[in-house]
Amino acid sequence: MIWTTTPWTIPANVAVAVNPTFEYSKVRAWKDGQVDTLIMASDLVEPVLKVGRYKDYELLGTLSAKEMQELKYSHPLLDLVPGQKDIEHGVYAADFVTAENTGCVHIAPGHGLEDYELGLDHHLKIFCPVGEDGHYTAEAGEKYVGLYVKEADGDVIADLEERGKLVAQGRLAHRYGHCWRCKTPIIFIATSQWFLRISDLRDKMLDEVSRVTWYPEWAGSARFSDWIRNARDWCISRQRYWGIPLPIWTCPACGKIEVIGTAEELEHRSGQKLADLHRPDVDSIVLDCPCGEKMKRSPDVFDVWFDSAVASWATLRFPSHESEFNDWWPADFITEGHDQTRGWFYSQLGASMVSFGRAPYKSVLMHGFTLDDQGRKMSKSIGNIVQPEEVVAKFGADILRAYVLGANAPWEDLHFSWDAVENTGRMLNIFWNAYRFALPYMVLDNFDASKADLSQYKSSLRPEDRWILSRINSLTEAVTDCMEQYLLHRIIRLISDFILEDLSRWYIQLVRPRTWIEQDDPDKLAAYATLYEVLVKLSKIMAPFTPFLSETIYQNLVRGLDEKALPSVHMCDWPRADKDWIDKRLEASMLLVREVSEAASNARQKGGRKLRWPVSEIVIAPSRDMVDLDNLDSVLRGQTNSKKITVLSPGQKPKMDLEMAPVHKKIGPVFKGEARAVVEAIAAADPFEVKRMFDQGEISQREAILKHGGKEYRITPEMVLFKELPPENLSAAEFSRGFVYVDTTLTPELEAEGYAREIIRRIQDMRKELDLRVEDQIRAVVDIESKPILDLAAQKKEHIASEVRAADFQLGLGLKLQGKLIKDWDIEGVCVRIGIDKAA
RNA sequence: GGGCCCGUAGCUUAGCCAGGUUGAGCGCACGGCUGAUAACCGUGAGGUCACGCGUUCAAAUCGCGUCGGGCCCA
Repeated sequence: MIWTTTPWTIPANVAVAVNPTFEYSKVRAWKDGQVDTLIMASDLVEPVLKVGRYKDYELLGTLSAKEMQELKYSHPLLDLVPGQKDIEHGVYAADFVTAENTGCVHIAPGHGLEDYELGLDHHLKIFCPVGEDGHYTAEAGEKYVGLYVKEADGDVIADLEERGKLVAQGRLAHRYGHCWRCKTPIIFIATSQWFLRISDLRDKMLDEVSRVTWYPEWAGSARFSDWIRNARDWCISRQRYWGIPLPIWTCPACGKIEVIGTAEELEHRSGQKLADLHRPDVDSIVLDCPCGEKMKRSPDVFDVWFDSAVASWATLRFPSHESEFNDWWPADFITEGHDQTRGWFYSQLGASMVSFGRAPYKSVLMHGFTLDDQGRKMSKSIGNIVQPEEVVAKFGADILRAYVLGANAPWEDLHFSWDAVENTGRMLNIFWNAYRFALPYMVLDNFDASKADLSQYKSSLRPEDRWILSRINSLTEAVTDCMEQYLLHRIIRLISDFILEDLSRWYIQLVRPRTWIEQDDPDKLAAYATLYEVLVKLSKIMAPFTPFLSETIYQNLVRGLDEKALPSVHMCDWPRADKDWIDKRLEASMLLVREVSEAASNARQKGGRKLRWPVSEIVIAPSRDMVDLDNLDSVLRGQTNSKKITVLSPGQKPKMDLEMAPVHKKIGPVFKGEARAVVEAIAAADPFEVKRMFDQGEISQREAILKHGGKEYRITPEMVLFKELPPENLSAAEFSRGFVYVDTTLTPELEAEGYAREIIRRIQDMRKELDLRVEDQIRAVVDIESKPILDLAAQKKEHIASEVRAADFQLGLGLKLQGKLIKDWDIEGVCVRIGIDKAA
């Protein structure tokens, strides 16, 4: 008993396969007055008979797989298929037979690879009564000839039933190959084809694969090697019209085969001039066979994979040109998607092994696919396709490129996310702003090539300048390292971290005040030169990832200053890390300063003191290790807006407030009726004084004497609980090495500065609103309705006027406001009215 | 059915090769800064590292199995 999902192949059945390890049973079974004798795998008797709707059965005996192989049978449609008459039908062992269905598999070597190979092993007839058009041939008999096979299933089933050979039929869903283009089902038929005997090269190919560097490693060692181990001979012929014609001529009389190597050879051999080597011209060329007959070309064309297989040397014009081949082949690097394991990676290797006995590439990066944000394949029917052009139109090519390279490891599938693209855009926009930041100042100061040379400012560099120069060179080193390992995603992250953390959020904030210095001060020029050096190096590092952005910056910063510079950033050498600038200790110190600065912001927030208001002191209290600010004190003072930084020794703390609470459980039993009074005495006492008394006594008799309500009480240490609290003026926050305390005590001087900054900030905002240029002078009137606040602000009048570039500046109470723009502001609950105008 | 890869916060992900406190961005809530301004910063909430079993003093990480997704093969 056999089972199949393709009844149309039954006319081509020549054998049955059984598993050599199974036991088979012969049974007699009954249904509706019908009695059948059936053979199937013993383990499957019950389910099979149930499907066949048999009511009952008896076991007639068992057969081993070996005994099964001695059986012969006659074809169920013998009377309909004349081609079957000469075939002897037998049973054969095959490992691929599983304990499913009946455990006996229908074998048609003309309609499937496994069946074909079994047929070859046992010298079975490769019977294929189906033509290339998918219709039965005359060999299938008068009943079937001309029928399209996929429409013949019903006829075959009916014919089996008519002859009492059908046990059961039904419908089930299963996977079946279809043409990806026209969607018609694939018909398997045995045909004559041309093959490259690649299977002989398997071991040598595996050797070569292990010599290639794969990214990731498993792409070669696991996936590709596994594919090669199972590689079959390569069928290189296709029955198509378009394509490269096979240059094979055969003689129908004597069977001689001739393969032509070049167009010249073919012209010489055929005696014809050839205009076109493609079909149909080439089909008409016949060659003289030594046997006297005419040789004809095999009508096939090459498998297109054969074209791509020779790409590595075809692009070098080998074999007609040898020198380029000798210089460049094999390729250093190729990259393709993971579907190309069986495609390009393989076809190139195969062709190259046959031609040169070695792999045509030294390294291969196998990349992933772009899927939708849920990890599903993009497809028209789901409607989740994102076109690259759409991303380019919305965000630009650089953003798309940087996103794709940075989103995940190259060999992993990318889950496309619009949000993530936007985020990449935001990062690059910050870089763009960082680049643009210094430009107006540089233009104002006539920055030119003579000022761009960093070496002349070495003595004027501040610690923060040395720090960012160290960072950009460390970055260059790290990026180069990742580049060599093809870890492209890490590079984007390194660059992104540098742009956001080091350049934008830190260095530019530090350098800002220096750009406002009016004269050609070395301090300012050193900052420009540093920034210039960083931006130029960064544009070179980023060139492979953001080619357009990098080029724009290069053209302006480099070519703009020096016409003799290389015409494009993409022609520059890859930047080398300048190790002399790298100072890891300074980098670590700056990291610490940033941590302290963040902790200080945190503490300010808790203490309700915003950054515009200066504080008198910040205290760093490390818990274990010494903290060394490494000459970065001024940076820290500036960024935390504090007057003084104090670093304590490890373990030391600022002076704390002490809180003392009574322990009733200990006081009660000792003082009994007086306990209440003792608790009051404790509440009234000074905790520092009590602690001092305890600390003075011997360990065995430590006590404190409290005077309260005209009485004295002697209490012992266990009767109170001390708790250290930062005093009200100190606000604390934790950082990695301990605590940072911010002293939020206000003094008139600090308040004056705070109000001054509040006023400056608002005038700057109004300048912006009037769209004034940085260098424009203004006239300003500031009316403050509170006398005490006015007095504070008045102390800083000159400072305010210079910061906002006011040529004419009035500050007072009850002033008449004038100017193009007048606004009312609320500063800490006080109404401040400001009027400004561009100075004449 | 087989081989290989992937699964970590609502979303996108780092860490996994070489075991030692899961780290970021987006979004959300609150606060702050600002002559880079159609930006930016801080704080907070948010995690059974798909699930199960094992190895180990210790597992997101190593091993086995299950489930879900991707590629290839049958």
